[in-house]
Amino acid sequence: MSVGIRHDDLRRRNRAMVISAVRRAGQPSRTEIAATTGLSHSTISAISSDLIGEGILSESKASEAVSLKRGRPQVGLALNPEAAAVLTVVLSLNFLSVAVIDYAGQVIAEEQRRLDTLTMPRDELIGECTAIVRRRLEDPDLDVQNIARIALAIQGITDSDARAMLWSPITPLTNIAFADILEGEFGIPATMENDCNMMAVALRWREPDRYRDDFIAILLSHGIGMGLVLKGELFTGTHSSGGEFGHMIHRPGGALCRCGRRGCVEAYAGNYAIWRNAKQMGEDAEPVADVSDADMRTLAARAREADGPEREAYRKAGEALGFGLGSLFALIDPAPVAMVGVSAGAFDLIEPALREAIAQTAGGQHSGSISFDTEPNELPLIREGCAMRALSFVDQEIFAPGIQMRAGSGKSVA
Amino acid sequence: MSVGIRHDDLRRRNRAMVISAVRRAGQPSRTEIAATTGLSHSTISAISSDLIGEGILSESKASEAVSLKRGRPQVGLALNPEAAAVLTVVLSLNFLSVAVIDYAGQVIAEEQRRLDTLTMPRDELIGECTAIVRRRLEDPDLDVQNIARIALAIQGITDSDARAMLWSPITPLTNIAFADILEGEFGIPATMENDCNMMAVALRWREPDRYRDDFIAILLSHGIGMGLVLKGELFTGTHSSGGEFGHMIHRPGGALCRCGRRGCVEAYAGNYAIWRNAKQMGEDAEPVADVSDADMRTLAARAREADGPEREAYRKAGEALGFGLGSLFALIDPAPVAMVGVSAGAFDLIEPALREAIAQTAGGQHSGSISFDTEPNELPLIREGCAMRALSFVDQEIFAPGIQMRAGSGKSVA
DNA sequence: CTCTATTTTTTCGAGCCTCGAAAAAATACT
DNA sequence: AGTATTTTTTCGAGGCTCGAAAAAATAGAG
Repeated sequence: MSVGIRHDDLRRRNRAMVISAVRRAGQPSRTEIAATTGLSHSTISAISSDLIGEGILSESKASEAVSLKRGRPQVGLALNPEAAAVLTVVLSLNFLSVAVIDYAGQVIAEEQRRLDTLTMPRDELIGECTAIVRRRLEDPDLDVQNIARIALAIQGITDSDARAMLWSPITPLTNIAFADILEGEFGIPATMENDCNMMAVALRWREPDRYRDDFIAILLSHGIGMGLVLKGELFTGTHSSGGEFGHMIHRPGGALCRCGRRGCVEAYAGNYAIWRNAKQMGEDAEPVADVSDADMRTLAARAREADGPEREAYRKAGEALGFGLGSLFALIDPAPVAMVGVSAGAFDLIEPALREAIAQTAGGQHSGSISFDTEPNELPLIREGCAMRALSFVDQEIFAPGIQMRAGSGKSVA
Repeated sequence: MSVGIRHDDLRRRNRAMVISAVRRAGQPSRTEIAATTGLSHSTISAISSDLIGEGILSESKASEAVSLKRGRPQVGLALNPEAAAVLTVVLSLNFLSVAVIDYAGQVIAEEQRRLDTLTMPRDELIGECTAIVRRRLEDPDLDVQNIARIALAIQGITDSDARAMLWSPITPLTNIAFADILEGEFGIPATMENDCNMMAVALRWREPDRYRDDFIAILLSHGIGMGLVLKGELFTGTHSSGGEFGHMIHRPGGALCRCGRRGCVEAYAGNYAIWRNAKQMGEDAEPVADVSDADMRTLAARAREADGPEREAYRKAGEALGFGLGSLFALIDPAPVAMVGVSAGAFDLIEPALREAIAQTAGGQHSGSISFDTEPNELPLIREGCAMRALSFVDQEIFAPGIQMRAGSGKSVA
């Protein structure tokens, strides 16, 4: 802790700054980079010259858009797609998908596969994962031998070191150190990420204006998950991967949750809970294992048609989400929310009760100004988040082969 | 954002590192500082020589504890008490207290005063504050003309810039920009802090082993407040000063809270709520304005004596706190908790129900291992926290007169 | 009392890094 | 073709940290 700054760290960090500026801006000129980083032109010139020499950046000759200004035209710097590549693995319920992404962020190969995650034994599940990765790595059509990083995302709880899955709803298995397994198998550094966290990462890259420093991504799926960005950084718990929004308590002693406890938000707002309420099975009914997306859409359609138990089920979901968000907002103050997943497609049914509930909470003071976006399909987001996360790791590994310190914040609270 | 590191920032930061190492360690030798900061001996020698020359540090000639080792003895570096001083102001219900603290952290003057905050008009409240500060500043017994910073703490919500009180239970007044007022009056930089945050800051200095990177300070007083430290940094909300733990929703539509809403944790666990339940006044009864500490202690005594409504009231408080903590732990994972304030003295009555409740939540998985400390007196903690906060500001202002950047973290989520 | 071993602290030159100013490069306008 | 303008590179200056060596300060041994 509290480590000083060495002289050589300086260059490393400023290199990082330049790379990240290029990744963010697309094709910034040296002048633009100097402006955003606050470093001098000479420094940017020196660093980018190094980076180009090392094949990390390249000058984009694309002299399109004939310069309107006079003077020497700016020459854009771009990430060299061939500098490296990363591999993403997304493991979700009964579905496994991998993609290879080049250093500039383009997908250059992918493969998807259905499998029965709920019943699969440990060896087989791990085997499927390593096999699909191996097929991509050994694909003769692709000569990307330089996969620099693997990011694997899974629904459920991962440890705070991003090494292992601790628990997941997609399998009864627990404690699988996927990151270590993949690293051991392929000798490529790997991380194990939480799916909702990756959604949040992706949203930030997709819409940096809307999702900048503070926002919330909530997965409305069979379970309820959350990815939380606070002060520009992904918020993860102290031990595990992060905010188990779905297991905040909505009603003490209330409806039976998939986790075995009672009254969690998820026990009212998860697909199985909506299903259970819509079918009027009672709050003590054992959660069903899975409800297909199609079934959920049918349910939503019926709820829109008539004021029956289906509509009431969505109302209850909205209420639980609203009070949950209200409590969350009491802690972190209101922030933009993105609702993701199949039930986000039914957000019209959820929103009224949600807003009504949130207005009754401390966090709901500005209830009207809280905005919700919806995105029914979580998979592309998760994969995109994984890709960006892996690429950012590469950005840092390439420029900073040494120890990366937590930005010498050092200063203690006070 | 994403600002690069300049060459001269380097020295500034390493100076900061040295100062903070000295503040933390007490009287470390140059060698010890070199070890903890990771900088070379030469660098530490140069920096500390500068700091001594500027009167910020001083060599502690205190050759006490005759060195047992041979070789040149280490010479301890200490903060020079006369380098600066800070002033703390703590404004709580019907009570105003100020203290002057030297650069080494010793209280060198103080003054306290009772006043009727609940009915006082705006001008008068502000006037009392400025007057008491002025008396300390003009005290002829004290020749500390170099007050470098004022930190003012208040119960309630402050803005995220630490400039103004937005709302407080101790007065019906709102939006008082205390920091600006004091700065304008005395020309000394000032900040407006939340009391519970200061408690957390103080706990971290008092018991760094127990309260290090992640912990929670909860104020059990008339209202329920929280100071939260995550990953070594004080957690504050995006807009306001921070976690309104007391206004997380315990029971939707439940007991009437002082804030006007229903079902907040505070509506079950605040002094007025315990009082209301103990007197069996019903959950809709308007919260009383204040319950004296003595009354609360009497209540607790009665609850210990017999199993009546008083005991039940504490049980309900424990339950609300337990479920609230459970939801909080779902978000941030379990962490050590310090219970502060008069009702922390009745924690024996609260704890059983609290633990029972927390065990029913997702965060309570390791319910047994969560530890609670109690500290019945919040005032000294708040003042201490203010002092440390102000001193830390001075540490930074003295060494880094320029722009202080948020430790060039720059790197975006991903 | 002197000498030696040991530990801390300072000194000094080397190597980097960033910066500002000036030069070079590349284009639009006249 | 020449000038104005903007971007990028070059170059020397000034700072900072580091490692090695020197200096300082003490305990223990004889």
